[in-house]
Amino acid sequence: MKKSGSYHHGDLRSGLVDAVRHLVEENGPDRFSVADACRIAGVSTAAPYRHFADRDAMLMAVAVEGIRRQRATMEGGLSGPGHGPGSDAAIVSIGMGYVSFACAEPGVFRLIFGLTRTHGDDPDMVAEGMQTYSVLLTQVAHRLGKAEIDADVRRLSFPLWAFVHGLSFLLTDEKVTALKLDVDLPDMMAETVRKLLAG
Amino acid sequence: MKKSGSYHHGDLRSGLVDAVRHLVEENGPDRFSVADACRIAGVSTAAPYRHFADRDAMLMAVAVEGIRRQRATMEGGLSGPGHGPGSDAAIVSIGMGYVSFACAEPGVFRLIFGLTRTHGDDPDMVAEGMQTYSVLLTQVAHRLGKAEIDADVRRLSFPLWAFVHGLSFLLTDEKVTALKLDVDLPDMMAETVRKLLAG
DNA sequence: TAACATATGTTAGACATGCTAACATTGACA
DNA sequence: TGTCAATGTTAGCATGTCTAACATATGTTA
Repeated sequence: MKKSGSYHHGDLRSGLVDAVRHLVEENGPDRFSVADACRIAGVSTAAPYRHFADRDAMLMAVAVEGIRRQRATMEGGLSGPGHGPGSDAAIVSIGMGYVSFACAEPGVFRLIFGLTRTHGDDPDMVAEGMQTYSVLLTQVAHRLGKAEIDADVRRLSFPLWAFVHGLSFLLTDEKVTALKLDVDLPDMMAETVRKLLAG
Repeated sequence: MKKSGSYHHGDLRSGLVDAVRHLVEENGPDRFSVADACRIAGVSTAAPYRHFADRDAMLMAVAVEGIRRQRATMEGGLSGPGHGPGSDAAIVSIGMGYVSFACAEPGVFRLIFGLTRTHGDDPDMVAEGMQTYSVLLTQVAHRLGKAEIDADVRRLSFPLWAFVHGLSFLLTDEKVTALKLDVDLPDMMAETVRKLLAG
């Protein structure tokens, strides 16, 4: 990896990605500066431009890598016992994974979903988003006994996504947590998913 | 208001707030620069600091004013016919107001809820957030026949908030709208609220 | 192994931005 | 009318993004 004292870094790209992720978590996705990342990685402020087009590209790299990690977290609970395809437990565990990621890495979560620009026109980002949503869509399709993801599947899935998405923002929002809402997360998740899947 | 050609602006503070709101909507809450706002308002880049402590304070002013406008939008539908206190229709209309505001002013919505910093420690912001949430809490209390907002009211309300909150983000997220999810918003809102309020 | 090409780093600098200090202008009021 | 507080301006510092020109390492080929 890092070759101390040598002119070349060894693996600056991934060193920078680590630094950016750390900074985004530390200071928030706004407030990120390339110069900070350079200080952490121990290189000059011009070095990143050999690996990234610009500041936005650095953030985008962390966002894409983050959305993949979120998907992994969501899929992580699917293998447990009692989590048959399309079961309540399976769908609840996907939701818990989604929210857990947001709570574990609120900075990265907000980098992915909180800001406005830069993402909509990036095909990688759109594709990753779709693939993550598909984890839920697939389970809901199973539940409905459908071989394909059709309009019924989508109609049932979208409110579930909206719910866990909003929950993730609320639980990681300083001015909301300041209200001391004290929710029992697993309970509320299970209850809400059950209601939304009903009828 | 503006006294053209004169040394003093007349009402620079509100002129700047307008400029900031416009820019936040145009470029997103990140990407906002004080210098841009000054160009729009037609003053030097030092002028704002007579009215705001710093850049964050300018954004905060727009955020606070925005959250009030969102609350007004939520309350706007409550007076309609068939919207008795605690009725499904009343609660649906609150939700529609919440989401409508986000769709009408996505930049401001993300300024309020999308970024990380600056809000949690501001008592104004926390108070405004609570007051907005109370619009929902009050209706739900009516529905449950409770005189006070107790744990039951909160348990039922929070998932509703999470749902409309997440919905607002998804509907204003470029990489999500790129997926062409085509949802019938009023239908889905009514259906989901009905499910979440059920037994 | 020597010579070259490519990848990857550095320094210097152009330009934008946030913010402060010192100064200028205006309006309000004694 | 003279003074003061409010509110604007210009000048300038510190920092940040990004580019251009140069330096060094790495790998390939004769």
